[in-house]
Amino acid sequence: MVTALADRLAARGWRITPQRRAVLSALEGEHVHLSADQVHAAARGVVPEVSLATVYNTLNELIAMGEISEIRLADGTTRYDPKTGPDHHHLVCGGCGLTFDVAPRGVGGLSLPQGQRHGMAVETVEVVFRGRCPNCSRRD
Amino acid sequence: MVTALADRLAARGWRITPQRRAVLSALEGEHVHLSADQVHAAARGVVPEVSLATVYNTLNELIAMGEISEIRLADGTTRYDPKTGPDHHHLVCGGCGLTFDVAPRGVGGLSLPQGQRHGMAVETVEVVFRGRCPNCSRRD
DNA sequence: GTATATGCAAAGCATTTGCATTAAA
DNA sequence: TTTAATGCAAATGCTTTGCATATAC
Repeated sequence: MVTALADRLAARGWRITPQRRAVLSALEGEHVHLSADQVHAAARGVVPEVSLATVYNTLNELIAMGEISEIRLADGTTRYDPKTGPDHHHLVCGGCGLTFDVAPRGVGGLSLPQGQRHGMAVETVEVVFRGRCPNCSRRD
Repeated sequence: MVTALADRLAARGWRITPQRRAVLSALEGEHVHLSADQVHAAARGVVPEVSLATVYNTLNELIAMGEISEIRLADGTTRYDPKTGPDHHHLVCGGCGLTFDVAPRGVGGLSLPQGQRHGMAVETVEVVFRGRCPNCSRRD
């Protein structure tokens, strides 16, 4: 899988380095959304000398290329999300930031009336459900 | 209006200081969502010696009390939102961060099937529409 | 009078950047 | 060979904190 994505990126002019491959594998290996630090830790498992700076650079390039997306949590940190696409929704724990992808019902019925668009062209809609995960509920 | 809110907070044990009153007036006087710096600037118009630290402290207390809410933008900065309530949605410009409150149609129909809740108790739903404001579109 | 809020300046964090070095193509 | 990617460390920007002083109650 990493290979397929790497090839796709190479076709777009990317130089494939061990570091980038490590970052890609970190993103594909996990199911939850990862912080930059977590991506760094995972990438180090493959290529011990990857620097955090390279991880950030790579993540930002992937975002710019539309291959991953970022979610800003309420605590100010960022999570990076391997999946991509126009309609992509989340369930976030307000306690620990744990984040899941979800496919809610009724999204298709959402719309913003012209009168409320303030002259803006609406490009995407994101729905965020917030709550507390079992772990954090227990700690309340 | 500031008085009413101030009274409400006083009833909850808040000490009403000129600085806090200034922060409250800054939040109520504007229609758009403000950054901490913008709140600071506005508050200074009333009480010139308010410090940024006090503005942050006050904003965080207001958040904890549920009187305002915060929105983290894609660029990592935070906007503070005077209005409050369970169903509170936004329209955000991806170019400059300009943010509006909106009341979309179809929100009532949104739901997260049990199977996708990962054991979490869902407390709130937020819908974010993203696009580009007329100014930023012009710059593309 | 007493507990709390303030301002200042310093500390913290996550993220970005400059630059010399290294390596992919 | 040439251009781009890397690592390091320093810089950045927003936000928080410690502490002595001032002030609301």
